[in-house]
Amino acid sequence: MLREFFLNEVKTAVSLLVKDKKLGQMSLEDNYNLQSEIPKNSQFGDFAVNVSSLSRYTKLAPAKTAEIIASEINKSGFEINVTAGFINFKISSSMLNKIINEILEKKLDYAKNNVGKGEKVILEYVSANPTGPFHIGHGRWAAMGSALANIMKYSGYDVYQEFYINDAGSQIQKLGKSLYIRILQELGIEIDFPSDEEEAKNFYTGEFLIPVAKEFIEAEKERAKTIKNIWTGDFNEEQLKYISKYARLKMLAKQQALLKNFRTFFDNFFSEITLHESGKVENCIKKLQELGVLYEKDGAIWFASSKYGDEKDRVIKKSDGAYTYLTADIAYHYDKLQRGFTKLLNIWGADHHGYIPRMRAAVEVLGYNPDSLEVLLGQLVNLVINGEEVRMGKRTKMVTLDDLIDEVGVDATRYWMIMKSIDTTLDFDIELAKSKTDDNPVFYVQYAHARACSILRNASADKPDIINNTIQKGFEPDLSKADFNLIWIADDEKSVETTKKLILKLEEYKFVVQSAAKNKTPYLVTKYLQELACDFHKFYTFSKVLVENEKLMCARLSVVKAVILILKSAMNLIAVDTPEKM
RNA sequence: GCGUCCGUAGCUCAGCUGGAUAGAGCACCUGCCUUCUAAGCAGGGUGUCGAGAGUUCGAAUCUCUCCGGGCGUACCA
Repeated sequence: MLREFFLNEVKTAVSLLVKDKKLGQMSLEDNYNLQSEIPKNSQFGDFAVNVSSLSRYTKLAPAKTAEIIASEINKSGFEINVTAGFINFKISSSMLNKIINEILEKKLDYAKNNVGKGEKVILEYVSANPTGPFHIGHGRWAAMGSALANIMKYSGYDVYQEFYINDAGSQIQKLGKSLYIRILQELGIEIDFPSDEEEAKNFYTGEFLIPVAKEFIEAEKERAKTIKNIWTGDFNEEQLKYISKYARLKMLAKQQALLKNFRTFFDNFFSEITLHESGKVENCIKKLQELGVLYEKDGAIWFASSKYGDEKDRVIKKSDGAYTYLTADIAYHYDKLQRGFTKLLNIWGADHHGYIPRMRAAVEVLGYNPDSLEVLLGQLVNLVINGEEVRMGKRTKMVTLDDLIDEVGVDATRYWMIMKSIDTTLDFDIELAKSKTDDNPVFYVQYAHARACSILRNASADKPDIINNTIQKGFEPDLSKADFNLIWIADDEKSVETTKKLILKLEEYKFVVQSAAKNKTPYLVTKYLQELACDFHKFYTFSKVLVENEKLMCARLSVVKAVILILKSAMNLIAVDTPEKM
């Protein structure tokens, strides 16, 4: 990574100078922190390190400090100039050529790295109730989570993706009853959900269960007949149990199918029911009891979480004998820890943020570092239709993730969901995401890729000896026939400038991937893709690739090939397609 | 009330471990296709960085107060 390289040049120089007491009054004990950056204005250079902050130790003016450090650096392969407190580096064309060679050699693995150091991470996300279709917010977690998992794996984390199925609570009963009613309706019985608003809250009154009821009757003809015959105006316990299970498994299957279609792949779907049946919940409570953090009050059992940073204590076992959602979730996180994961990474909706302190408390009490729990809080998604924000409420018909994907496609949906920082409320503008014009960033990036592919296609048709399109070598330029120096001695200044910028941008991919992985910010990848596509389009405008001079042509073809590889690698990370033709 | 996220160009957002004239996309205007895909490129301007105070040689960035908006504040999940 060139950023790191130049930073190390400076750090090495500083260490040497300090050791010889040549850097003002700075001493070995002084704890300094430097960073390298890409100057906003490229006339300063290609990379820069600002050493102004060292002035507090050197007791010299920033410019003087920079001067001394710069004179200590051994320049090979780059130039240095000093302005104010900045040490600016300008890299040589041979370093640029090396970048292209490295990309063509490592291909999609160019930016693979090991900042994760094999850390065992369990990433839990989406984790919806199997009680209905996904809403668009689930889509955000699915897109973000799957992209993050890809990025982190690429960066050396050992990531295990898990979906916690919330299938044990009272909501399953509610789902079963609702399907029961829908089935009866389909069988021609006069019945409807309660008209009283309060009572209706015990049912899922949405229409999504109507097709499920139809499927049920089709698949379970005999049972349907029985259900109809024994209907007395009350739910039959045995039938309700059966229907509840049917509904639960059906909804889950639908969710799983959708996730797959949305390129979100989990290593495991963890059912809350199994947590109860295996006795893990009981065990966890026993453990908490032994640790002396539980007590009884008002007929309920409480967890003294307020002693561990929570604002108040929480109920573990309700006075009616049932466990709370939290209880099972503590047991679930305990299970994750016992499975050997050292980092529990969760994506939760912002509406769950109050939940973090109590879960941290639980992790701490159970004898683990509370920091092993890391929650990425996702702000919610608003749908914008025709410029109007659509609130998801009782009156408006819910727009499901299915609907959205049907409307705008998987690529655009994923891209838009990942594009913005997770900290900002996302306005998902359907019209914009659907548009096939320049206001749509997905197409801008895909177009760059298709355009680049088109050049290679044309080249291999005309010059098969320079660029090869056999199965083993997919549009691979023959590097031995390229002369990269021709790129840099072209008379066209714009061509040289935009090519250089493009290659530096390709190299930046390494830094972007690592930042996105470390900071858990997949949107950096989409931002980068935008910039890379832009730099490629500029290169395309100012540098004709298919020129007479075959050595120059081959050099430029290599640049194009490198762009395709990096675009593809980055798009793979966020799981968005890169069509070769558009 | 308390907790939390957000408030930067007309719109959507980057930048926030303090540092070189505050950036990008869209929208708007003007040019550029007999030449590798015009879903493209070139040029054009815009900011009391929500307000105020503080820390600092230096603040969009850190601290405090206030204002505005989202979310939460259950023996629901």
